[in-house]
Amino acid sequence: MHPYRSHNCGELREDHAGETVRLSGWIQRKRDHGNLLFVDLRDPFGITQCVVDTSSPHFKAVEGARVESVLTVTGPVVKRTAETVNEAIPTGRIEVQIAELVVESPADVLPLQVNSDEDTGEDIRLRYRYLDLRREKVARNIALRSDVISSIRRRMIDQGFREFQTPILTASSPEGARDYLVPSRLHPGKFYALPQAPQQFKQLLMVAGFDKYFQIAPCFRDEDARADRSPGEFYQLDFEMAFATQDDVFNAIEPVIAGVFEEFAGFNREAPWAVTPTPFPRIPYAEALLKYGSDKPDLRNPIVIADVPDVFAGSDFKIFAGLVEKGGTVRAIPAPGAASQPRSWFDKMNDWAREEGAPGLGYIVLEGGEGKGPIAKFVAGDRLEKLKELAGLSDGDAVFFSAGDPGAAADLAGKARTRIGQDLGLIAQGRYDFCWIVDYPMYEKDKDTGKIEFSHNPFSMPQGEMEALETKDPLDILAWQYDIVCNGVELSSGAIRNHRPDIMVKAFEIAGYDRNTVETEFAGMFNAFRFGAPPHGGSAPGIDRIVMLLADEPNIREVIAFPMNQRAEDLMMGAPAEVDDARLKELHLRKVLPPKAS
RNA sequence: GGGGGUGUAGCUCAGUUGGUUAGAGCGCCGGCCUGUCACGCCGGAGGCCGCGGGUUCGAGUCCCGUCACUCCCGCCA
Repeated sequence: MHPYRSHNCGELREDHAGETVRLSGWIQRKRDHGNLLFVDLRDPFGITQCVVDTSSPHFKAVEGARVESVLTVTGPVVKRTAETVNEAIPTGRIEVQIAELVVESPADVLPLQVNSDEDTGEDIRLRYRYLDLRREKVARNIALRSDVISSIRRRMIDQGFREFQTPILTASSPEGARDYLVPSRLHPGKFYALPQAPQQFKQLLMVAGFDKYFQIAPCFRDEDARADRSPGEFYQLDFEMAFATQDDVFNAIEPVIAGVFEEFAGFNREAPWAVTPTPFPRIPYAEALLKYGSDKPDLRNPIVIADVPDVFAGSDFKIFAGLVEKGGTVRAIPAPGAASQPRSWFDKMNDWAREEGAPGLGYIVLEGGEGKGPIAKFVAGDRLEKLKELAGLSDGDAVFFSAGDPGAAADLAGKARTRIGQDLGLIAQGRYDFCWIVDYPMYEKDKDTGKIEFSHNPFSMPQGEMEALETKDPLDILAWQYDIVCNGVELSSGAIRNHRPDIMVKAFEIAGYDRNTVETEFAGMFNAFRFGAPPHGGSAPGIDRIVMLLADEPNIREVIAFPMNQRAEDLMMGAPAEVDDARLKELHLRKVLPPKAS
């Protein structure tokens, strides 16, 4: 017989009765009756009850083993009597009588309880992650992650993509986030950087002639954490396609994303989950800002914002009328059915808006065919009719207003839309609502300096290419750039790339960089494009976020096996750590400055 | 870098307007128990109330500072 197991802890049934089996696993729980002792033995496949009494020479050893000790037990499978069957577990009709026992590894007193769903402090969970990972919920999430990645690989390969590896030790990129730097031993004073994304390499693979690339790519960025953003490192489904239009990219990746969500939606849940059918809706960036107040709209929220400056232009509501006259606008955020809310609810919304830094959030309640509320008297007759039409309001609804310059008005309106949707319970459950946000502006004006700069990715192809750059107002130029958004979560950003050196120089010139900057800072790619580059494009959906959505977890640490804490420390391994002077010297580095001095 | 929340037993938490010996559940140790499955019953150990300072006759509780964890803003092409 195998030294550790003939079966796993989840597979024994009544038909096995009479067989002698060997199981190995962890003690999930013990029930000690003094002269009779039950052990629930757990492995990743299930739990089997093992039993021993004082007639056995192993009784004392089992009694002395604490929960989470690892045992190998050997003995006959015995049918349980009718009264002692446990229908709650698949192995509940049998038990294993312990005839032989090996305590493979005794467990000390635990710093956290494995057999309980009880919340435990984040630092303890991370310090003892290997114990935390034994708990059912996290274990399921990590297994899901593995399954999702396998599924993605299979689907990408089926779509004709090939997986490639790109360097981890590479060069610093002057754009974007802070780099992690690695000192070079052979080159004093020089540093490698860890890639923020394999962006340049994948484009170079296109130049090299590989038609469709993908990689489950580790990416490194030295930026602060958020609940949905792990510090330091994360994974992307990085992919790129040659001779591809934006539609080609969408058509290639939509079935992969939709397929993965259809395959794993409903994980851990009873109710079926709906996934947006392909093709996903495509919403221009400008329209998203207007209707949802955000470029990552949660489409489960039915509220649609309306632009209603004319309702207030020239009205007696001087604050809004004045703003509109000065080029500002007013956005109406419908609150369906909110007329029945008490006055205090509207006051609460107003307080919330003040906390967000807005002067307030005006509102009108529609009741009995007329408008009510503090500012209703300014919006009567034709103005009210116009408002109802534009914002799609009917009796019993309320409507809030966000006023100011278009950017600020849209931003507050978007936050109010989310807040109202949540407060009124309007966010649909059990759905993954996908959309593409397309037609991003190529440039934007810096709020403080007024300078023209790249609004997102400087390497995307402007729509209209060279002609647009030469003839249009930079702020009117759109880029072939797109994001996938699901339930208000940005999953990826991508673009059709700018593969033409002349257009690249011109694009950077508009943002205030001279030719020399482009040639030296992006030398690898710029040079490559001089030798025959195919038009190409791609995207890079975030793996961690996909798994987060599928596992319905609000925190990204719940879907990463060994995550760092918020301050980018690995409490289990003790990273980052100081190194001794000898190792610094080898790297041509002197002792670090004390924190105060730097 | 800034703001909010939290910090009491190994773990999760309670602790009244400041009041005498700081509690509970789980876990741990000991005892009893041969059909439990969150087994039950009895007993016990275990606390710098994050740390430092202050107010007070008296501080887990109030004030100031500081540290840790966490959420958010900045940041994340």
